[in-house]
Amino acid sequence: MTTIAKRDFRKVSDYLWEIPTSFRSEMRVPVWVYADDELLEDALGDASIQQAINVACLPGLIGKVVVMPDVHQGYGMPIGGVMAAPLPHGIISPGAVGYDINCGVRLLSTSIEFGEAEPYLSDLATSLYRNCPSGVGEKGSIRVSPDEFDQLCREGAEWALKRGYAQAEDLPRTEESGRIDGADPTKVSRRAKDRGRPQVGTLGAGNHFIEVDIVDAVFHPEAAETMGLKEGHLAVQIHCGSRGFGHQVCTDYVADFQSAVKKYNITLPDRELVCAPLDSPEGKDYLGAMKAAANYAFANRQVLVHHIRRSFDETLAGKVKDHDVRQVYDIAHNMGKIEEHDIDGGRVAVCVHRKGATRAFGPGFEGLPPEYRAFGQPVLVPGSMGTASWVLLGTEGSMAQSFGSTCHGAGRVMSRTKAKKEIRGEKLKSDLERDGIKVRAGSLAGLAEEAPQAYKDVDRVVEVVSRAGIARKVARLRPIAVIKG
DNA sequence: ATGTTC
Repeated sequence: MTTIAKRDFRKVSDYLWEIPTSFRSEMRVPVWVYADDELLEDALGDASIQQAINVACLPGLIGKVVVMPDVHQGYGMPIGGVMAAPLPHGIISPGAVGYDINCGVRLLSTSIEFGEAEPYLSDLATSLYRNCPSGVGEKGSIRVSPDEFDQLCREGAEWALKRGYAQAEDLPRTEESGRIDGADPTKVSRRAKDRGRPQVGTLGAGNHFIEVDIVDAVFHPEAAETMGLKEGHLAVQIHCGSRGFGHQVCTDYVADFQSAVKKYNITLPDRELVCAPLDSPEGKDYLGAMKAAANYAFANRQVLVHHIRRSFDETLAGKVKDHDVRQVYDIAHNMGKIEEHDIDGGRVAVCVHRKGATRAFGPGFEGLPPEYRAFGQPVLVPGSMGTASWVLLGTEGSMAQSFGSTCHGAGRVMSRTKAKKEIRGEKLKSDLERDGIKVRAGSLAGLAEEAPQAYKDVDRVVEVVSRAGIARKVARLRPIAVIKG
């Protein structure tokens, strides 16, 4: 295996670096890395660039492989990577979508000023922790029968609306309106369904969280106002995905695809990048199962919104002027999506794999609710625990450069194992509380894994995508309460 | 990320 160094890149700009196909004979498309000098050094500190080069060696891709500034190594493809496979014969790869299918972020706005809510924030944090079950393997309070579960897989957030866990206005402010067509629960294993059914409306563990924030700074007043984001007001973020359900779907298809690789004579640079042609029976089956898991994640985040609204009712009704919680937007950052893009001079239908990358469609995109259409798609970028988060917009630049994609978070610089060894959860918790952030966490070891020191600086990541033109700043959020497994 | 080495 070749070691990669800075000299192997062609510097395109201060924020974009290219590894041309001439770097390695097996490369079929170039790799584009969005980073400044420091973030490029970080990226070279683990296997993520090597993994992106492996991806660029896959058959059935088009254009380039894109790497975001928050990149870190993952299963086969780095987290913070984007690849596009042309229809009908290009490939689909479960590892290039990720184990947490449709992991994503939802942002809620309120008209509650920090000052008026301050006396009740401790109660609110405790109530959120109680109402939103968290932790590995944790089950939820919602009962779903097997038949109803198939319906949930087909309908996503629409299922949640029918069951009374949504307000109608929430749905259009969700990517794909919270329901992806073509989900096929018959392509999902019994085991995945058994794991997923009791977990609807749960938060999970790892880097998943619910966070109460203050809108700290506004950079695009008109867009922020339309989103209901006002400086000094509270907002709420949810970061979670498809729990054991999506994980099992990915596990099942990674195993299944081992034989597909042989059957279709695909040469792999890394076993973890198993894939199948999009138009093969295997590829179509995974697509149907992946969409079911995506709808599960939309439903899951929607039920969490319902639980969050209950907590606001319980702790703030009658105590603040208006305790309504409204949806700003919901994005997916682990997904394969069928889209059309301008690539190599033509309009091409592709399956865009975004793994730890966010769709960032620009102004005029018709899939956006009318009030957002002129601005572009809201992009939600959570920082690491205790640090800022960002609301951005997709741009014409992201459409032209990065298959309509941008970054998804801060990005790890320290492995979970190392963080657990080096950081004491108890001290971290008291540091956060001292800084005015309420912490409700099930596990101190889990807290340590998510310490800010284990992550890159999200402000720097956002600066790169903003200066490179693949996103535009709307607002910065600052945490005041964190709920974790 | 994950019934955290099914």
